[in-house]
Amino acid sequence: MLTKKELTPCPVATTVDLIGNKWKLLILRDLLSGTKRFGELRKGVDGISQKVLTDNLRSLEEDGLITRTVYAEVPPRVEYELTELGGSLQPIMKMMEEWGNFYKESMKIEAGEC
Amino acid sequence: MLTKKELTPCPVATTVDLIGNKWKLLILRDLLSGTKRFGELRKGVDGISQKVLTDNLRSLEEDGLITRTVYAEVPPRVEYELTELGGSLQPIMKMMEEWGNFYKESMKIEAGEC
DNA sequence: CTGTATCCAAGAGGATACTG
DNA sequence: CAGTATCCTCTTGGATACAG
Repeated sequence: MLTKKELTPCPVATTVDLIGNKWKLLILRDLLSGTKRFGELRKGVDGISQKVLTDNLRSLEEDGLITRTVYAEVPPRVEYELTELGGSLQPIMKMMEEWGNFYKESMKIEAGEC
Repeated sequence: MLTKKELTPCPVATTVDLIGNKWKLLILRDLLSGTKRFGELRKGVDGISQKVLTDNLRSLEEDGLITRTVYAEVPPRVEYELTELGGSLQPIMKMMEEWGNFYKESMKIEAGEC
């Protein structure tokens, strides 16, 4: 289980519990540009394995940050989308993107894109 | 080793590599209010063990986000302080604090303080 | 007080095979 | 295509003892 809704009083800790892990922010980042299929996310999130992607998607769904829609087709199609709550993380991710570039500049590393 | 400067091109991934872990953000949060001694951080960061705190402080220092100052006294005193780079994370942490409260409201949990 | 050094446990994450 | 099911590895983190 990846999700642990620790009832910590500290709001920063709450946020860290929800998205402070190696993969979730990268998944959410990809979903910012719109609905994505499982396979698209797998390609978009650098070196993530199938199992770990599945685990994290379930956890994000459980926490109310994304929705999962299964289409009864053959072959099956599953789409993931940010909820309103998940979308509200955009400003934070935008700042993290800016800060990441700022950090690289400070360290004399060339900036990049996703 | 906690630090792995993956030379990923994605700035969000860079940020996640540096602070997207269970403890670092909580340590940095405590340092926002000013210089702190080792023991103060240990009390301030909820359930962190001595070893893990030490490991994370070393990693943050290595990444240029905090400084470590040792005073040659008896008993020894060691103070940790944000660098300018570390301090530049404040807006992100502020937003994470706000978002954490927003999340709790959405989930009908009472807001809290650190 | 602020560590370092071990030893261990738990869990995240990777590889592979198989399924509706 | 989008998973599930195992098995295994490695890292993170906790406990304890000890040192400068």
